[in-house]
Amino acid sequence: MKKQINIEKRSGCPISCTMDLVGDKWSLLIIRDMLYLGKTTYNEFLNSNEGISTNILNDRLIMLTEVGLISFTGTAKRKKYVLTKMGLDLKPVLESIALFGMKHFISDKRFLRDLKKVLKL
Amino acid sequence: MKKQINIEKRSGCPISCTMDLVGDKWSLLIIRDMLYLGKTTYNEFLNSNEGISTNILNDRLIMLTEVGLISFTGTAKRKKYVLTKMGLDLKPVLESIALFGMKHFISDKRFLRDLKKVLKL
DNA sequence: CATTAAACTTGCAAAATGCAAGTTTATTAT
DNA sequence: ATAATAAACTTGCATTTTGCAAGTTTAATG
Repeated sequence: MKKQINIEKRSGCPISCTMDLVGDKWSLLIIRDMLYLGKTTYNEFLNSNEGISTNILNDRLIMLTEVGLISFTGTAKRKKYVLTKMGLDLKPVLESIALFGMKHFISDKRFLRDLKKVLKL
Repeated sequence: MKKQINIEKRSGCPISCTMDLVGDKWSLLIIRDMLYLGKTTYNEFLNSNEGISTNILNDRLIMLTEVGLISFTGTAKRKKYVLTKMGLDLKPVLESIALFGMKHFISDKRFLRDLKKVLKL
């Protein structure tokens, strides 16, 4: 049975449209893992610190593929996911979010410096 | 009866922490309305194109206030909401999201140009 | 051919959301 | 001063989404 993925736009606002795609608690974290941590496989995503559950991860990978933010190569059971051009365009979004988070949630200066290297900021 | 607002962090990642605050379908739209459309009151937020419902709007206004992204002045039934310094720091996030959305969802060039003026981009 | 493990799938309880209706308090009109 | 209006919530309930635990399927490995 196919999953019914509903990606209805609430309005024509570009911010609203973008949030309709990635405005949930998990999508941008998967994209973060691809962009900054070089992750490509289901199990790598599954083992993030935040602990996404298997069904949600599966749903998100399907949805992100359907909307064109990611794509995959490899056969059924050895899928490798990569960001599409459109997905890569989210990099400035992730970056600004990371900067906001670093300013307001990270107090440890040394950790912050190391983090900037990882995030290439 | 007080609302119990749970703002638990899933990890120490600055992106994850930020998404724990505004990683839902409505929060950033409220902040967009304050930032770009000059809205300040409950009813102004309620009348957005996206059609937020009253209970969700109320929850979000409480939550955003509790986490320090917005604050309000005026008495009980004439509240005026404004962004805090922390809330204003979300401007680059909204801007990058808007740019992404304009690139991928808006085809009308004329509309796009007008939009950039409104968003001051 | 059997074992292992990666990549899903399913079922069910808990939480978040959407919708319709009601309540309370402040402003405006009479 | 009183009544009418409207802004700012609040409540109840059906629907949807999420989280967790377990099971299934298919590809690689021995």
